[in-house]
Amino acid sequence: MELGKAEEIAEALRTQIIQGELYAGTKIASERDLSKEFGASRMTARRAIQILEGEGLVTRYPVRGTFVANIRERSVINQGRVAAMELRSTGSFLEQMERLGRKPRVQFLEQPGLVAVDVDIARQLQLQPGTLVLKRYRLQFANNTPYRLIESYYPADLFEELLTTDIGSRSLFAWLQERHGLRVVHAQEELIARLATARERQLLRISLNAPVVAFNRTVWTDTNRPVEWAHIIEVASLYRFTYEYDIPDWNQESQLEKEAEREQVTQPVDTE
Amino acid sequence: MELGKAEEIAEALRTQIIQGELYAGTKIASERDLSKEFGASRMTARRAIQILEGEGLVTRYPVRGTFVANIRERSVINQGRVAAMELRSTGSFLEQMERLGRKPRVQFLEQPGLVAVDVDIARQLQLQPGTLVLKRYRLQFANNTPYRLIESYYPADLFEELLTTDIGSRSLFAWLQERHGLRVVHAQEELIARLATARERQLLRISLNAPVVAFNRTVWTDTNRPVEWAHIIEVASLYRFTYEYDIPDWNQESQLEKEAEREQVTQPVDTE
DNA sequence: GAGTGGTCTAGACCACTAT
DNA sequence: TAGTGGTCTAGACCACTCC
Repeated sequence: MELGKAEEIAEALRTQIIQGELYAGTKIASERDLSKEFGASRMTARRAIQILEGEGLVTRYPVRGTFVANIRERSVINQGRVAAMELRSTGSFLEQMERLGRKPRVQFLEQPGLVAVDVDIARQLQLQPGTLVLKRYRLQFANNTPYRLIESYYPADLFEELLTTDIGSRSLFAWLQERHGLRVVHAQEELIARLATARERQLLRISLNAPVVAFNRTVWTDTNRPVEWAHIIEVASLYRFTYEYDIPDWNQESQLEKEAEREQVTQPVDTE
Repeated sequence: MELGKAEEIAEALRTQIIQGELYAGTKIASERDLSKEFGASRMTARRAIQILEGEGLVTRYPVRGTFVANIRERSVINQGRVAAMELRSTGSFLEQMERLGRKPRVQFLEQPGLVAVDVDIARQLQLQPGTLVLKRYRLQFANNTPYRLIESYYPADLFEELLTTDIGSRSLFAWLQERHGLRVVHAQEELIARLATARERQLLRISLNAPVVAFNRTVWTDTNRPVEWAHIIEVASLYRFTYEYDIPDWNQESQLEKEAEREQVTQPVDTE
């Protein structure tokens, strides 16, 4: 363990939270108690909690204490269909970077190989838990600066032979169509902004206070079969997302800005 | 000034950066030098720099120092058209929250009124700098928790009479169509994830390490005139963006995943 | 050797609230 | 009054790089 004391405390709490021992709404130990328990100074215990806060796992309230956050309670923005977002840019990472005059590079963090899926990913790919899938775990750079961390999974029955076959520079999905006649037609994505975890900070070479944008993506074929599940971490400070869209007829949808905002007019919080 | 010493140091540097006295790439004073200059401890100077880092204004490198970031250099993700994103959810903030069983509330931080636009917003709205615009500055809550901070501007020649007219619960844009025959049809948005500024933290009641999602939005009418420019700040931990989309034909675009990734396979950074 | 950011310590005072 | 998080101090040692 070479992650430092704050990270150690954070990891202990993180494990409890993820495993459900500390469930949503639970009050966790105070900074002073944690510092005693782990033999650290209060500032270090404090940093540990701040790390978890940045990851969205806990919420702190002065006077009241620190509480485990309810991750499922995040509001879901935009349930609609959009034309293309992360996937489009994913596909053109090379081109995008070259267009910007930056040298892209990819580093595999693990040799691509078959692994047994855990429960979560199995559900996303509609497989039985334990089924073999092809896992790719890689880091993309531009001008030797880490940009994105990508962990992706593909059903082994379709993609297994990629371990022994070189498809050259062809697209994985183009290959899928040629080899198996399956065309990739649909994707769903989830986007969350948070601070990076220790591992992500290490790999992306960013510091404690650097936010990341985390994507979860599932890709389907025309036969309605999920063929990719990916978890993508991008360094937030390196990205700006821009997009445009046409607006449906507001006379029908008519809800925009109708928020009964004349309700109150109050002075701003006094700041100076 | 009641913002604390770290914030004071951060503000001094922030001003220099925004005004261009410290331009992109410049190395700023070290933590130790700043602490001397401002009569603070090193930890306080350090926190000041961390604040700026989280906002994306500077980048820190161990050994080398801290440098002013090039904001314009963020990669632009997805230049394409999408169907609806923030605007759709904006429009239904009330409904969305009610659907989730939360009580929405809106607080105006300023009385809506006419102001002279600065250069930036003038450009967005295609107006002469100094032209009058209607400004609305408000904070949206759900269950008394601050969710979003919205600062929006509208050309005064179209919207001025809203100051003396009550449009009830109707949409601003529905009113625009009825009153002026202008239909809102198009929008462009920019999305950035970063840590909150001191003011945003105060208003949104979040702490130092809490990331936000910042949107800039411009809305156009069918006559191709910009009628709204808005700056929206959302508490990142309260949001999850989900969307789906159909994928264009990869045989034609064929760049997806073609990233020549077999280039290298390296061991991950050793972590334990 | 000097200077950088990264981490940590062992205190301190504050505003606030629940008891 | 006791306990919470928020802020601050004045040190310390570390790994690392540049000179």
